[in-house]
Amino acid sequence: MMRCAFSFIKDQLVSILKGYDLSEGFEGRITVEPPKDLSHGDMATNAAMVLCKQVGQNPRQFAEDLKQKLEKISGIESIDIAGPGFINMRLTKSFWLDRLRDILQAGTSYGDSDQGASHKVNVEYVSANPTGPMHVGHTRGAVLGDVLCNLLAKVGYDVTREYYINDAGSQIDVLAESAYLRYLEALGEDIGEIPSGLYPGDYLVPVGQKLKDEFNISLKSLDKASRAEKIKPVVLSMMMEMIRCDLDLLGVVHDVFTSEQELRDSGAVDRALKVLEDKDLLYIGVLEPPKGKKPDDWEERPQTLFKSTEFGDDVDRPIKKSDGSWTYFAPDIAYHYDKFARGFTSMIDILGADHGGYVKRIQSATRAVSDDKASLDVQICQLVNLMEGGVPVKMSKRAGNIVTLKDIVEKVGKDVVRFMMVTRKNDTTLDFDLKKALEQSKDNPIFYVQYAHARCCSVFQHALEMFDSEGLEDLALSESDFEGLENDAELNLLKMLSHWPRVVDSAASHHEPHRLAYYLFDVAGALHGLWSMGRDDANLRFLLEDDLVKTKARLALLRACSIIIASGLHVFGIKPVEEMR
RNA sequence: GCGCCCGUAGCUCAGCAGGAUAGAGCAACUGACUUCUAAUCAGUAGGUCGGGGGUUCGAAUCCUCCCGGGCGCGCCA
Repeated sequence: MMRCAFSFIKDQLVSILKGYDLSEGFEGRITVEPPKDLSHGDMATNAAMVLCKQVGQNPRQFAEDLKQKLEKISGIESIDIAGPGFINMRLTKSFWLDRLRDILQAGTSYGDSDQGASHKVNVEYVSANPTGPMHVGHTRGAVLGDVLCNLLAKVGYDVTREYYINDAGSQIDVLAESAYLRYLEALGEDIGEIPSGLYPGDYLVPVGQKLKDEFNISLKSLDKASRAEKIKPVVLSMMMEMIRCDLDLLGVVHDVFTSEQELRDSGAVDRALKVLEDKDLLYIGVLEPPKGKKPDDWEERPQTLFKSTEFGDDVDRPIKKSDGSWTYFAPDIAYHYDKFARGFTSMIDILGADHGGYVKRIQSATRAVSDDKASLDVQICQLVNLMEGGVPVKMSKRAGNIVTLKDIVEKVGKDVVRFMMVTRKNDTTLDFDLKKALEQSKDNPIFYVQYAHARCCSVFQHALEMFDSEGLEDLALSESDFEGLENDAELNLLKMLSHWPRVVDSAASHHEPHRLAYYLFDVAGALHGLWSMGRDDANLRFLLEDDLVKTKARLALLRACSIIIASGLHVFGIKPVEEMR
């Protein structure tokens, strides 16, 4: 595994600092990072400002002291002390050229790290109710979850991708009843308009047909409850099949599907609640009505509550309805308990915007049920506003003109959908413009990035006329002479590329894959800029007929650039394109 | 009423665990196509980081109050 340039220098700095009398854990407080302004140098550290008090010096004094020692490190060319006590380091050219070698040797595994140290982490995402096809709203969570998993795997976590099937509860009764109508329809009856409250979508038509094939007319003689028992397994398996197809279109995969009904049937819910009861965290109580929005039919009713307030929640939360049956929260507790029992102490849930109010209670329950050993991070995906050329696409569930995941993927393609869905922080709403997503311009980030990759590949096609193909292999290139890289644009691109491990690291530890998207956009910009310099000055082109050594150095840089872009797109689950014509 | 999230250029948004003169893209304006793909590039212009207070060497970032928007708040999941 390649050392990140920044952590390499930081390690050197830390070992120098160990010669001072500093308090435990000082490493975590100091940073070595690229300065905002390139003219300040390659790397800056705040160490002198942060730690000067401990050594009883003023920051500039301490910085001066550290400077003397840092200057002896090979790879550091010069050091300036600036502002309140920043230590700005400029690294030698050969230090950076070595990074180019690293990238070529590591290939797309450049940026991999052992941050996760093979710890198990469980990521639950999508978890759309099995009552219909997936729509736009689900897509964002699906992509975020999938990409986050890729990212965590890249930094060394042992990732399990999980889907929770909400196949119990009243929405499934409604589903069964809706399917029953379609069954009657399949038998030739006129069912008229689907009554409100039932699922109107025609995706249930094949389910009606299947029920007819399986049961003939026998369902008609059963009462509502017993026919529902017959219908549910059929409709649920067909719905899950449909969802799996939708996910497949997006290229989203899961390792484990957990059924809520099975948790209920297996006694897992009872066992989880027993754990809470033994800790004295359950009681019978009466909830206050929500202020300012008191339901008309509100009346006080005692129900079983979980003391989530002991874990920082605002009110205690019901786990049983007033009739004694479980709320959805109860099996959810069981589910997270089950994850803990399977050895997961790190869990991530990706939920939709309407679950915002749910975060504290499920985190509380996870802590309670695991004796505070497991932690749960919840990422809430805000809404996606679907647009077409700047105009919102009108959707109405009732009218049945919901835009489905399938519609979108068929329209713009899976790779485009995937990239667009993670170009924003998940906790802000996202405008997804179908027209813009297909545009071939800088306004469309995925196009811009892909185009940069294609350009790199294009030069290599031409290079085959100058070199034999073995000489252009990554390992062969990595052994070339890179001294010919000398202008600022080239070296700046190289420096930017060697930031990649930092970017991956920070995106992974913050669970924020969108950072990668912005970084890739920047890399693409740097590449396009470098490219265009060759138009004004033929000596700045990548391929120079009369200087094969320099050409090879430039090809190496170009190759590194395409490696980084490919590596980033790989995390997004997107195939880099090699040609655009 | 309470909780969570958001508020940064005309528009859409970045801003990494507080760091230096707050950055991109679009739109606007100026310039560059006999090319390794101009599907692009270079440049100009545009901001009291919603507002007030606080914490400190230093705040868009942390705390607090207020304003504006979104989501949610027992028998839907």
